Amino acid sequence: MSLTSSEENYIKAIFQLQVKDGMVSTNEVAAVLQTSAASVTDMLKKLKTKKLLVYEKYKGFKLNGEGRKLALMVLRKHRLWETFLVKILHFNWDEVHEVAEQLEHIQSQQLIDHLDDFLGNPAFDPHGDPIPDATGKMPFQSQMNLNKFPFQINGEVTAVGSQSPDILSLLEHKKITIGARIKVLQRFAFDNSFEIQINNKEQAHISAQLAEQIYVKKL
Amino acid sequence: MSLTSSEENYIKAIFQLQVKDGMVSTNEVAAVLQTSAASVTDMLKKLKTKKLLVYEKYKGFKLNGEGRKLALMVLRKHRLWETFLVKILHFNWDEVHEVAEQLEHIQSQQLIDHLDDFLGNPAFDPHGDPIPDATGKMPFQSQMNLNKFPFQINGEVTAVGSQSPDILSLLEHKKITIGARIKVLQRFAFDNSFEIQINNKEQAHISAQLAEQIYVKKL
DNA sequence: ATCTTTTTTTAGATTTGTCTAAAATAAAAT
DNA sequence: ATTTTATTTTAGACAAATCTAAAAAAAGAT
Repeated sequence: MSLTSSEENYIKAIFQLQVKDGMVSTNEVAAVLQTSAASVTDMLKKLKTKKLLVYEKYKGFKLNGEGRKLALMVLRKHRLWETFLVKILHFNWDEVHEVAEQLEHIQSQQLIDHLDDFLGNPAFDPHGDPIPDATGKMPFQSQMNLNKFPFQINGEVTAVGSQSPDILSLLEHKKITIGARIKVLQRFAFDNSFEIQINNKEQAHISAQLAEQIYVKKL
Repeated sequence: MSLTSSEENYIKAIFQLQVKDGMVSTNEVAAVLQTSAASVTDMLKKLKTKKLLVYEKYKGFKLNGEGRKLALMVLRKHRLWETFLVKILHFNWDEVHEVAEQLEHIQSQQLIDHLDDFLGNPAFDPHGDPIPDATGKMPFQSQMNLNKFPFQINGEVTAVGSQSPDILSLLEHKKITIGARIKVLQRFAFDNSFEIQINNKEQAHISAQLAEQIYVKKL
């Protein structure tokens, strides 16, 4: 089964939405892919005839086994390329997304296998997201959202929920990087914002909205 | 000026044809790109409105300065990726073409710059073809493989690819030494073997395998 | 110089992925 | 339960890149 770039983009988006929501809606996908709802419907019909998702008109949809497997392969390619760009070509981690979006559509199993080996079969990408292996298996990570992280416990930043440059530049400004030490000092009930300490030095004030994008694991 | 993948393919093909022929014909391009003459005409109109080539109906065409510059950038990308695939990912040199055809269309100046640096700014790709630098300048190729050496041109043997005693004794037998004068008289398509003349005297028959080990420069 | 063949271009159709506007359906509100 | 609002789908159009078949132009042959 081979996919066009566009099909790969849709499948990846649907996969990431259904991990959270279970069932996915047309508008959600349109929002993620910055396209119209009508275009999404068109693609859904196409993916249904390719037997990659379960879909009934007006009822929502989700990928089936084959669709999920293909989505994981797209995710694998994307994250391996991001790792390559940051680790090998010394891109900053907030510069890689757009390029990886292009590279992930290169069609060559051999290329991905060799790249994976060259990089040392990494389990996580530079944003801390898990990289599926060649069989589609995701490495487990005991990470949780910063909003749910307990007080006064040492944690390590493992991932960032969004790749948007706006968020990444804000995190950089606050010196919050993958691997940084983090401790929640105080929570303000008024707006669910936090005061946190980073790397046992700097303190920073984090809005609930930003905290939602930060994933942490206990140390 | 940004180009679609298709435009890049046409420009690259035209460039490589015009290096040899000067003026290029519709059918030549169609043959190289495995497409119809009608499609080539369509694209020519498009590239003309983009001011990348000189073209008059039924009169042939060739790239102008801007077109050549862009073609060189495509060639640069292609050859850098081939170098990466062979040197870093350990592809065999005959496996890289198809993948490099895809990779060459990735749009990111930064990516190419970083890749170039990572590879150590190579001057030649694994096939021995020159890699244009960031300004479009081609390194002068003083030596080339005997397999690529033109007919009936005087050359001088500059290097031998392998130091294996088997090869060296065969070369000695045929009186092929570093510094020897050489001229390709005939090529046999059946097995890509050659008839050559050495030092304006002896003639010898050279297998493709042996020719691959011999490097020559024009005189 | 005229006829024949080859090359090139045009005309019109097709595919993929997209769009807008309108219609159909579902969800929410009164 | 009916009306209003939101979501989703359909219908029809468009742009890019391609195709085939036919027409136009150039090149080659007699």
